[in-house]
Formats: sequence, structure tokens, C-alpha cells
Amino acid sequence: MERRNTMQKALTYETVMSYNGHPSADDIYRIIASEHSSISKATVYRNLSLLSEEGKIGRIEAFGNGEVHYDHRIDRHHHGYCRSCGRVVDIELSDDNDFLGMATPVEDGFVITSGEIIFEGICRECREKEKKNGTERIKN
Amino acid sequence: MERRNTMQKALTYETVMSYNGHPSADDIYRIIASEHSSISKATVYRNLSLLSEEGKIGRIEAFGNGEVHYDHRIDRHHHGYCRSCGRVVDIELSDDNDFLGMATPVEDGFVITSGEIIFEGICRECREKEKKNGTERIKN
DNA sequence: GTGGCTGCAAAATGTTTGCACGGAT
DNA sequence: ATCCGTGCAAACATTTTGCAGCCAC
Repeated sequence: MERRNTMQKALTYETVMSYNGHPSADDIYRIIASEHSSISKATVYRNLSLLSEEGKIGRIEAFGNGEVHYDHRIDRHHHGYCRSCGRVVDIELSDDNDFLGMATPVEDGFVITSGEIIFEGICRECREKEKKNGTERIKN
Repeated sequence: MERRNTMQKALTYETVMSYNGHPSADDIYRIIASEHSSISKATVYRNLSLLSEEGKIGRIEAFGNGEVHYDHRIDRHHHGYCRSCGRVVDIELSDDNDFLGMATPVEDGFVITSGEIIFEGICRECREKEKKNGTERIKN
């Protein structure tokens, strides 16, 4: 299957690459649509999938909120999210090769090929907000 | 807010605890409904959320497929999923305290409180299937 | 000219929510 | 007698898909 270069695909790529952070598919769509209102959401979704399959952009699926996030970085690194506001941050591991070797599947015969760590934490802004309120958690 | 004990909640708890694996909310619902057809899906979802908030069952949010999985284990461990069939397996880390200390947030001021590793791999069955077909991937 | 890509709308999926009622406390 | 938890249906959010026409090759 031959692959074509279209305006929409180029735009999708450029928007991810110039985004400072970890946008959701909808973030990217809204940015593009604000300049090119005729683009379709389905096209953005399709192109984001294609681009991440081609390895040109990163894809982060692991945040529970049900949203997929994309990433202009494609080098090896990990991610954390703020338990209060949900923002996603990059996290580096000082010794990134080791933790795969330390892993033992409980189920016999399962072969590990890769792994990524999802950290939870709290960002500076939310920490200061919580300190001000004197509350650790608002929940319940 | 006072919390009541209901038949539905007890059933939800017992079904998770006796499930050998990592069921989705819908898995649990279908099992209960096969015996007690009048239970509502919303109730099962609500009770699964409650139980995991109370720390009585585990919750795994990080599998990209958009489904939340539950876990009868609540001790510290990690998970892997088969890239071919999606099955979830338990994975132990030989030195589970270390990797948090090796992590460095790129964004200034972000404080890490916990982390879980999502491994990708391939289970025995799928490995043998792929060998038989002589194909590494069917995709594209 | 061909067929992959697009836009649109509808469908699919997994989960949450509003509301009236019944049951646990 | 409260008022929390339930069942039901509708709403929600994100993503995928079917299809006719268009445009990059």
C-alpha cells in the first residue's frame, strides 16, 4: 500500500512537533481547525495513528482517563501525571536499561519485549494550591 | 457520608476476588448478570469504583485499549499485556523499591509519589501461533 | 486514470449521570 | 423516617467506520 503526502498529514505532523507538551488527539484537532476550519476530526485521528505507526511521533496510551496522548519526542523516556490536574510531564530514568532485566513474569512463557513506567505525582502549582488550602485531598 | 452494605456490592467484591486474572468492568458485570439477571451495569461500575477507592480491590487503568481492569491482588506488583491477544499478566520486579529513586522529572517542581510499569510482550500461545504462521506481524 | 485520502455523519465502545423508587440503617 | 444505593435509560467522551467524491501520484 502506497502512502501519499497530503496537506492534512503534514499539518498534523507539524502541529504535534511544535506542541510543547503532550496533546490529546482533540487538542491537535482544535489547533488545526482554528486555522483550517474545513479539516475533519476523523482525518486528524487517522493521521495521528499513521504518524505514530510510522514512528514519526510518540503515542502515550497509558493514562486511564481514556484519552490517547501524542508526543513530539520519540526518544526513550517515561511519563508522569499530576494526580490533581492531570498534566503530563516527561521523566528520565538514570539507568534506563536495567528495569527490564529485573522483571519476572508470573505467568510461564510470557516474554517481555518492552516496558514503560507511568509515574504519579503532583506538580508544583497543585502542590502550592494544596498547601494554601491546608487540604491533602478534596475527594469525598 | 455513611456507607451501606448491599447484596450487589458484596457480589461485585466476591466476583472480583474469585476471578483468576484481570477482568474488565464488563467481565464482572456479565458474570454477575448470568446468575442475577436483574443487576444493573451501572451498579457494577459504581461498586467497582467504590471498592477500588476503598483499597479492597486493585484497579489497572493503563492499557490503551480504553478499558479499566480490576485485580484481586492489592499487593505491590506490575503488569504486562500481550501485544497480540491483549491478555494481562502479573509481573514482579526483583528490586521493586529502586526504580522510583532512579527517576528524574524533567519539569521542575514535579514530585513523584508512585509509579507502575506497564510491560509489553507476547504470551506463549501467541508466540507459538506466530511461529506457525511464519509471520511476525500481520499488520499492513 | 487509479485508488488512497478526505469530509461527513453515523456507529461503536466504555463509562457516567439524572431520576424516581425501594430498602438498609 | 431518613437518605443511600439501585435500576433504567439517556447522556457522555473518545475513537472508529462506511461511503461518495476528490486529488496526489
